[in-house]
Amino acid sequence: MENINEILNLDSKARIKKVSKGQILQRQGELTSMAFFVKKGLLRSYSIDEKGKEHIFMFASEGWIIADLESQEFNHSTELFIDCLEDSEVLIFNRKCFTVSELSDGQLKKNAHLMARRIAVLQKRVIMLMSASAIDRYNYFLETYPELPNRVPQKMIASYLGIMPQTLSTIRNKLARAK
Amino acid sequence: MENINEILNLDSKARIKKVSKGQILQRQGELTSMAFFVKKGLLRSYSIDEKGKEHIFMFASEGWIIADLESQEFNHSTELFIDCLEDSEVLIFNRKCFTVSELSDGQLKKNAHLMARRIAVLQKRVIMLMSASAIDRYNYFLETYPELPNRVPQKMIASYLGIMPQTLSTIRNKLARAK
DNA sequence: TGCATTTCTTCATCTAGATGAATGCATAGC
DNA sequence: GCTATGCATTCATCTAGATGAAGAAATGCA
Repeated sequence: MENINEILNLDSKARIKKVSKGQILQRQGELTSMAFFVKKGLLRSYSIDEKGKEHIFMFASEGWIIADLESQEFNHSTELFIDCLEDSEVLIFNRKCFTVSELSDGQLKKNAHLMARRIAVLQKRVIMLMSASAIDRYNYFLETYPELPNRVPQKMIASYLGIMPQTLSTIRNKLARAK
Repeated sequence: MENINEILNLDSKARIKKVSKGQILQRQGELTSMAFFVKKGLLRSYSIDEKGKEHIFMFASEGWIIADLESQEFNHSTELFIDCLEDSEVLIFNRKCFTVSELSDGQLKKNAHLMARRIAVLQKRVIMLMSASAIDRYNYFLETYPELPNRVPQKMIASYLGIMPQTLSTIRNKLARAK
């Protein structure tokens, strides 16, 4: 499923779209079954809580797929916004492509791995959020996504880590002094 | 895959085992590709951090599958312990059953849904951990797993929520007074 | 049944990180 | 090039939840 042509074959309605920085592809509360393959650029998904605070759930750069599987699996409206952090090219397709019976064995297997991988990342993230301090989470983030700090404003990294921008600033200061 | 017979068909080596409370089925650091279907009873998976503190990743009661997909997907050793909270009956099978090519279309599709559901639960959990207070997390836990509080000691619930047992005790006290 | 071990509760501290405000920087739009 | 808006930093304060200790309750085991 990493391959654009495969997706295009499966979903005849799939189309490549240029989206520019700041554009919102999906809003909280919508009913949707769209998934987005990032050909070029950078997207993110995030929720907004009752206090109006943003919480970034994930970033998706080249080669990633981003979608709200949660709402789609349970058929309720989306909890996640998806928007665009850089001018991007995105392949928009129906996420049913993941389960639909037209898929070949090979594709189904590939999907299983993609999903297992997603579960793996989330498992790690849950354990991190439960056990690690802000500074450890930031270090882990740097190791795991070394290119992102250059592409994403710090307040968004903070949001992804579950801390305040001020706290991240202090942490970075501390780390810089440390060496 | 919810069905025991299906699993038995797929993995001829799969076997049902009676395990008693306290027994450890899998240890951190092991290389394994086992998965456990809970026929009766209650299991949990958890990690232990450098400070020796336990963090419960999930509970699995009747009908659930529990395994460390994370390590298996990336072929490194397990981060999770899996042990037994009640005398249980468990079906032990090779987790390759999830991806192996002998699976029928129907089974593959069912698996895709199982995995999507797991992702959904984890997505929710990550958003919770990032945005909700201890008291909100506890309330959500009660709604989502109404039977568990009667079967699981409080210190384990606290561990699952990512808070200290003392904090949970205080929260329960507050909630009891509130009504 | 009785003793030992674990679990739960309560309380008095402590601390990581949140909050809010002030200041200097950068970037974007005109 | 100039102003406006948003971003990053620093600091002073506050607070949710951690930590540790000690007693009460529950559970397990001989």
